[in-house]
Amino acid sequence: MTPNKELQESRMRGYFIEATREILKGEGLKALNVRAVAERAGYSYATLYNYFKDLNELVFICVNDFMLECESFVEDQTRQHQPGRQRLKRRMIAYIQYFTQYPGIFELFFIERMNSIGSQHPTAAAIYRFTDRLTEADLAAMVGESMADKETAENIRLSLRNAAAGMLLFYMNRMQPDGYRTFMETAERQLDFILGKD
Amino acid sequence: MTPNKELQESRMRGYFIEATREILKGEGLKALNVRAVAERAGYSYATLYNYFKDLNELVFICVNDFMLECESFVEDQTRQHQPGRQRLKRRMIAYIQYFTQYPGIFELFFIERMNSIGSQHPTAAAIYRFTDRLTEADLAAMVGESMADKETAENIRLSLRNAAAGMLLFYMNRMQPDGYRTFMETAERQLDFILGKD
DNA sequence: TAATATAATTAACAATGTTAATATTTTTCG
DNA sequence: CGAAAAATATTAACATTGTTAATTATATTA
Repeated sequence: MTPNKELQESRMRGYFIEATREILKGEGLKALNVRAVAERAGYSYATLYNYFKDLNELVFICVNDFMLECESFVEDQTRQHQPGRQRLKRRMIAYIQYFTQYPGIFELFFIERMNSIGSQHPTAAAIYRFTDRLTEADLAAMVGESMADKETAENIRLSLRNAAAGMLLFYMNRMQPDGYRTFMETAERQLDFILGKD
Repeated sequence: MTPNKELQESRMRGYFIEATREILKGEGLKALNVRAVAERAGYSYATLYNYFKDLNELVFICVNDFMLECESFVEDQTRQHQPGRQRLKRRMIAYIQYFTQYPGIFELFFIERMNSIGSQHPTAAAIYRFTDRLTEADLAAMVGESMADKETAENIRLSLRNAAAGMLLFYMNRMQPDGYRTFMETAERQLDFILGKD
């Protein structure tokens, strides 16, 4: 019987990745450290280094999974709508809500330094373009029904990305505005302004 | 002779604050630690704790000074303009440039966790409202010459704040877009869209 | 089944923030 | 002035964390 090294290694990596995700979603980024991850994975902390360059690499590997999860959440929240302005707004709100629900994931996407992998890593680009992906169909629909020309759609795309990141940054990291209610009201206002008051 | 304790203490605090500012502007936040600050201040690292609750408190005390410096920079860059749309745009560009020049200051304002003081501290609010302060006169001018009504001005204010923070976050922390030139072009485009193409 | 390769663990180190214990300086006041 | 008391500063020490080195255990091979 020839052992499947591939499979074994990929399982081992999976245990550490899974542990990392759990901690990020639960206790958050502050609670994430090699020892905590390894313990939850059921191995010693040094073993982690046989499968990942370092903790930083490991933590950014989780980004993809969280993007998928966030995307599902956004889908769920907007199933009933047709692509277009209204759905676009709802989708951006869902995107924002996802991160407020999981501060640790917000920190991972936007705050945590990318050491090992360098910020020019595909992961950085994926984070940057994530809202584009979420809003693609709606922007296309808006262009389709001549609600916006191509250039405007591009500007909206850009504005949604920046505004969402900025709002989340202030709210999650600086508690501004200072309550969830107020924050979400401001967010709606911001989105309405970007999308036009139609 | 009765010694002026007030003055002595305020000088001591000043030495540490000055050292902290130098490190932040120079080597950046990553290089900032108790021992480095104390050495530059000319004291032992434990002495710092006689004047500040902890390093986190000390570092956020610098925010005010940097805001003043940034404001001066913005003034310098826009002296020749009259208050109004064009100057507003220039001022936001200057604001953005200031932070790209000093990554450590960007991290202090937007990234660094506020531990000791809690995010509801006045400092957090000051950071949040900083762009409001910088753009106040121009927005007033635009309302004055009926270029925008009050509600639009308020929406612009909000949008500038969020867009600037978002763009800086992506550029400084995720290297997106991936060169300074491209970044500044995108920023101009974003600002033009928010301010209207007039 | 012994030798070798592989993988996992414990030990160790460096960096950092913080506090405790000690030393030094300054102030007070007989 | 000069000792006692108060204040301030310094060094030692500790805890946490990331990472690597040394060691042990496990699996593979011949």
